[in-house]
Amino acid sequence: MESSHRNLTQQVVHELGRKIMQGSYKVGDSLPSEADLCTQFDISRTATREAVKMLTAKGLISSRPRQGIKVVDSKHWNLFDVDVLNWILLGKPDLYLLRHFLQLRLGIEPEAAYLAAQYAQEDELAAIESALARMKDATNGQDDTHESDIEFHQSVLSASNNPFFIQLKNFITTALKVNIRFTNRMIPVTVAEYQAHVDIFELIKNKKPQAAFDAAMITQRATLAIVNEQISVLENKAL
Amino acid sequence: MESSHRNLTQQVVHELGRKIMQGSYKVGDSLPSEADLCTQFDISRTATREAVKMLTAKGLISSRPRQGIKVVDSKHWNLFDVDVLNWILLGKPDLYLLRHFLQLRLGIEPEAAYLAAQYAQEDELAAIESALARMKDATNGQDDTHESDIEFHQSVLSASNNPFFIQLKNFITTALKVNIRFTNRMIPVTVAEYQAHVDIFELIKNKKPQAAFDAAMITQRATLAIVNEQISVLENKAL
DNA sequence: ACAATAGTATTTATAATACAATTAAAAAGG
DNA sequence: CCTTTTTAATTGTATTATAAATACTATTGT
Repeated sequence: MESSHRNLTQQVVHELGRKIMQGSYKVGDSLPSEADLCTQFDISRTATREAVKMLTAKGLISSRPRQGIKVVDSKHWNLFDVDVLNWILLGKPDLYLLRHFLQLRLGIEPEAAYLAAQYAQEDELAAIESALARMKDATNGQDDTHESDIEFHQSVLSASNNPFFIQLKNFITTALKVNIRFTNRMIPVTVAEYQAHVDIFELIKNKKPQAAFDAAMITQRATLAIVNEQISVLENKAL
Repeated sequence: MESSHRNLTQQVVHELGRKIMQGSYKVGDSLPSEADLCTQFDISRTATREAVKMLTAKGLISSRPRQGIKVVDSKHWNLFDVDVLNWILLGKPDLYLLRHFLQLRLGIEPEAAYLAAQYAQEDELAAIESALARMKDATNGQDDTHESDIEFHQSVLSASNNPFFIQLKNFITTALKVNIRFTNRMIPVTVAEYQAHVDIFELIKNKKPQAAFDAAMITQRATLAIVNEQISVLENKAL
């Protein structure tokens, strides 16, 4: 158990949040009442209620007298909350979820590259370059394959100098982790992948927004096309 | 006071959340201790603590023994939370914030149009068309000018059939409301604006993803260019 | 039989109090 | 001066009591 170092409320938030995002409690379902949660977790009402309030704040549940605690419609879920994203990851992401992640990455990342090319400071460029160096090492098996990839994408978002894009680092990180689940996690970063990232960096560094946008867009449309293909194959098999 | 119909915890959440997002409490600042908040709001510790937990869940504050309650770095704020967005709106949005909103809209909305062209169902197309009808009435002064505009953009996001884009309806809505602050809110929707929306709808309906993407992108890059121009003027004046 | 009303029971909302755990800062010791 | 210990401030947790909200039930009048 790694949960013991967190306080009671946080443990319950994590446990219930995980179950909701995994579908153990479905939309519209009632969770156990406060009293039942107290006995199930063997904690006081104080801790229970605070956990319920935190999950309410993240848009997962509602809690009203006589009605009890219910999972609300998924359109209310704060899907960009770092905890919610981690709970999604703890579930069993399928190809459709991967597609949803890629579709939004396609919206965010090319534009982030565009903005980075316009607004990146020296230190932000250096951060991207440092991630690239780690990626190069990874092609030789000298560094973690996927961590450096995540670092690259995060540093581009940071370089956008836009707080909304920066907040989406959580989202992109989770998206990449889901992606890793569907590729073989042992496969090292290929030289071609590395080169694609270098190209985007060079365009950002040389302040070519539209070209950086296009480069990022082309790479990601290709990735999405592969996933769409895989889904097609899967759906045709099912017939 | 419209706060009286909400429960105590929610009132405190709203009050403190508003103050944090407006900058009354700055990053790194300490909020009053639990005990002080109890006396200030004249409520019990229960209500106070639950409010603190909700704000913690939204990433605005941290709360630790002896250290007290502090506003955490803005990179942790859940900027896509509907409450947080409303608190931003209650602040005094400036041109830079408007630019940040527009920059992300530029990432999201063209891609949403692309997806809508791929995946929209009949009823979702009908919803977009209904919003367009309201916009047309608005050009004649027969319907609310900006509500119908918001409805159009929301219905395109819904038609993307991607839960992440759908969750971003809150963000887009707030972005549009900020935009309205900077245009004259009395100006009706122009025929040209209406026509641009119709064009996008037609491309979605006729399943032309790339064309819908391009149309949305061109419109929004133009809007962003105007804001960039306004900021330039402002910054040159300041010299 | 039906509708309006009133009553009841369930569940969350709020309050008050007590004690435990954490930890920053002060005090003590070398 | 540095290290250790103590202290005190603050949040964490538990318990109990009462209030408020509301879904459900029973009653009443027509």
